Amino acid sequence: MDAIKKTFSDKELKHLLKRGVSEIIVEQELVQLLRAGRKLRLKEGFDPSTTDIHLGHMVGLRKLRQFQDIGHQVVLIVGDWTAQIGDPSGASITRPMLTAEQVKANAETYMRQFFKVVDRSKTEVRWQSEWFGKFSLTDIIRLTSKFTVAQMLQREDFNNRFAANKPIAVTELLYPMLQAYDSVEVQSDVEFGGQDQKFNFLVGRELQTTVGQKPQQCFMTPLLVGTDGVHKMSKSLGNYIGIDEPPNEIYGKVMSLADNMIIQYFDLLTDVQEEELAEFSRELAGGKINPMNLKKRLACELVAQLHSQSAATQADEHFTRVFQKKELPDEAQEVCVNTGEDLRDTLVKAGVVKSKSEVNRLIQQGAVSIDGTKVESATVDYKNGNIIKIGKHRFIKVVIAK
RNA sequence: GGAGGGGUGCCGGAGUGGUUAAUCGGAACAGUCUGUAAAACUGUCGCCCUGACGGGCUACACAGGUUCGAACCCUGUCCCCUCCA
Repeated sequence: MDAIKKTFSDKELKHLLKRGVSEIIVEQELVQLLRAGRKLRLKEGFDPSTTDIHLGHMVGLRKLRQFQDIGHQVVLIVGDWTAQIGDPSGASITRPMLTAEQVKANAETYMRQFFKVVDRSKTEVRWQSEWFGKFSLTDIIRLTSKFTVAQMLQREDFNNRFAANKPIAVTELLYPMLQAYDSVEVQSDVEFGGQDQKFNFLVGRELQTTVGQKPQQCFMTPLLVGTDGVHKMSKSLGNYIGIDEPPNEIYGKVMSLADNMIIQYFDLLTDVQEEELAEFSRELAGGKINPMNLKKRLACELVAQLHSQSAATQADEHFTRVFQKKELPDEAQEVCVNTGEDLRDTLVKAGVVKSKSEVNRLIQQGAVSIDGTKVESATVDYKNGNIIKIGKHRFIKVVIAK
């Protein structure tokens, strides 16, 4: 058993409870719990209807990790029942029922990514079906009888929809109650999640109180703005950086962030110290530093966290070489060609371009080159080892078929 | 049970018989510029043939119909939404 840290300096507490945190209910109680030195059960749930974890989720996962590092226990809930209802914040209310196999596969994919940040050895994984699988109508009536419609309508999302005459499925009302019941079942001390989870967390507190448990603390992290710089990061908006993406991809996406988002990302996703962050802000504001350099630093930090230090170094070199010096990358996807083959066929076959029409357009736009020479037509003379470049960052290496 | 509104390209959303492959916005892609795969500016953005000009094909929920001609009119089917009870 690892020792549980129970004494904290002001600075440590501030780092743990302020940095990357939007709200804690009740903060003072949480501080007391931490100082008590008991191993806390930190609950985090997810729906296996989605599989992709992105940087937006990482904000919270990093907090979980920090708590683990001082000795606490994460309880990961696989929401195999709530997944069938659909999170009420989603636009669509009807979701296809997932098969048991799909749920299992999704959960595994999710967890593989989850444990890139969170310590697996200090995590207990629980499936909702362990308890909801046995639920009877009696249990459901007992659970739902503890709440009123008015209570449920306090939730902003429900309230808005109700006021706007938009539909609210009855099953959606069930969602917060089921999530709350999870807290009872696993005896959660603190529930972690995004700020949008506030209502559900509070329902958990209430239910725990009514059954005689000590109510959980609610630990909420801010929503990260996506790569578009406007909306919250989400898969459906396509403005995300996935936790599972390859190093060069993560690095590149960070480089394409708008400059004014740099500080926020450092703040929420890295361990760069407050003092240094403040200096970054000053330098940026005063035009003393090229934002590009800060972004490179950020990109390295993130790749190192999600892959490794060496992957970060490589991605950094790759970026410098390919985008700044416009040289060729050291590795490229290979494609087998027959001599005299039409360039359009090659690229479509390689899967880098969707259609021949698109290749035509790219050629017209001067986007395609072979070994540095711009291609004017689709008729080319391949040599083994030719590097075809499409746009700025797609490269194909030619291998002549025998 | 009754009344009404709607289903258009990756997304949002125009268009209500003929120059509509379909206005516009976003996304995406490309080019220019740049110390950034930032910003800004310009262009492209169904598929296929063509170096290009140009041509062909397929598309506006689905299935039929009217018409010289339909995303637009009619009929049926499926789906979504709102109001009244």
